[in-house]
Amino acid sequence: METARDLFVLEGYQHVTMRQVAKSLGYSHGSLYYHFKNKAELFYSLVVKDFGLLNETLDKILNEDKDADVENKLKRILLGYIEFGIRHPNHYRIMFLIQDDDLQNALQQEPNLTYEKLASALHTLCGSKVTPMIVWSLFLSLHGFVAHYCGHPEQTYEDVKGMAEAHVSFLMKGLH
Amino acid sequence: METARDLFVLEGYQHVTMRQVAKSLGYSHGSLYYHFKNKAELFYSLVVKDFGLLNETLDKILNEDKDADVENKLKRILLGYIEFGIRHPNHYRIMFLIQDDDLQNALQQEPNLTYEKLASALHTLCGSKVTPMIVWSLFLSLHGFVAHYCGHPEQTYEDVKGMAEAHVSFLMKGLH
DNA sequence: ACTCTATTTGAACAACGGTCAATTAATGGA
DNA sequence: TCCATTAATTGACCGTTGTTCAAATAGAGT
Repeated sequence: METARDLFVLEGYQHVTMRQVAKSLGYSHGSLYYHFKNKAELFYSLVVKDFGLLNETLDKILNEDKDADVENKLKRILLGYIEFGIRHPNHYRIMFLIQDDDLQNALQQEPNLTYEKLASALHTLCGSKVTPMIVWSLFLSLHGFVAHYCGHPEQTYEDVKGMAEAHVSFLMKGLH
Repeated sequence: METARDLFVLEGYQHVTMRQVAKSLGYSHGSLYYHFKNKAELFYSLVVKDFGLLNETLDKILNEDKDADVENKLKRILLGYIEFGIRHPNHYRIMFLIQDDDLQNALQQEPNLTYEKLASALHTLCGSKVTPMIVWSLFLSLHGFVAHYCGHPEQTYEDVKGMAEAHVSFLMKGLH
């Protein structure tokens, strides 16, 4: 899985072949199918594991500085989501963007869980001031930012950080 | 191209094979390569052509009722973008979502032109009240909505119309 | 009829994901 | 140590894909 991840992070789901992974390991490509049902399941298991980092990040922000400025925390939550997506474009693509039947079957409801995590964070921070509809809009707007820059992975998070902050500021204006 | 479009609208870029298109036409698959450099170029030319509909829609909204309520027009522009994307998910995917080297080469700057169209419409309506950064955020937020529902094409525009209106309302709150 | 170009054909290629019978390695008990 | 059972690996094989290309055919103009 580590070998697969290295290739995957570098080249993306579509470009990495099972034969490549096997060759990097010094194994035959047939052996991979003894451990994983298919290509989708191999990379899916990677992505789910690594998405734990996003959950951790969101939790960390929520739990530190219990009485800190809510606005600031909210901003960091939203920016945290964007940063994770842009720093792991191939992971994000598998989770939310790639259209593939095997992948859809493997993913099941993992994307939903990620959304629920973000939604509950927003609810914790803002209480009932934000309706479910607004949370959904907020998520889709963050998603749009990440989805776009996932298609331009030559731009690092540092490159787009300013834009991300402006985007988040824009979105937060819709919360009042 | 019409034959290709019918298949393409129904099944999407990845699922339509050159052999399928040729068979539907009663031709051999090799002949397609006399007219189009590759698969990407064939479907790209389709999509660019059909995207003209979006431009027309935006122009139509801009030009009718010269003195109508700006807020209302703006709302219809943003909704128009969403509606086009959701009614033509496969077109939208090719233009903005699919990751494919041949496709990227074929697309060149067509996606940019679509964005410019929307941006200039917003600028015409709102003047200098909206900064380029806000226009960009607005676009990315619309994009997020469309991108998400492009992954769930079983939902028609009618199904998500209410959500789209709520999303647009949310975004417009960020303009004041 | 002949020539030149436009078009079509289908075999061939390389690469892919995936399958599977055969083989080899590892394990644990007698 | 031997053996039986399981775990793991192999590589040939399949069907499908996008793409190429020499050869065949069709069409148009002279």
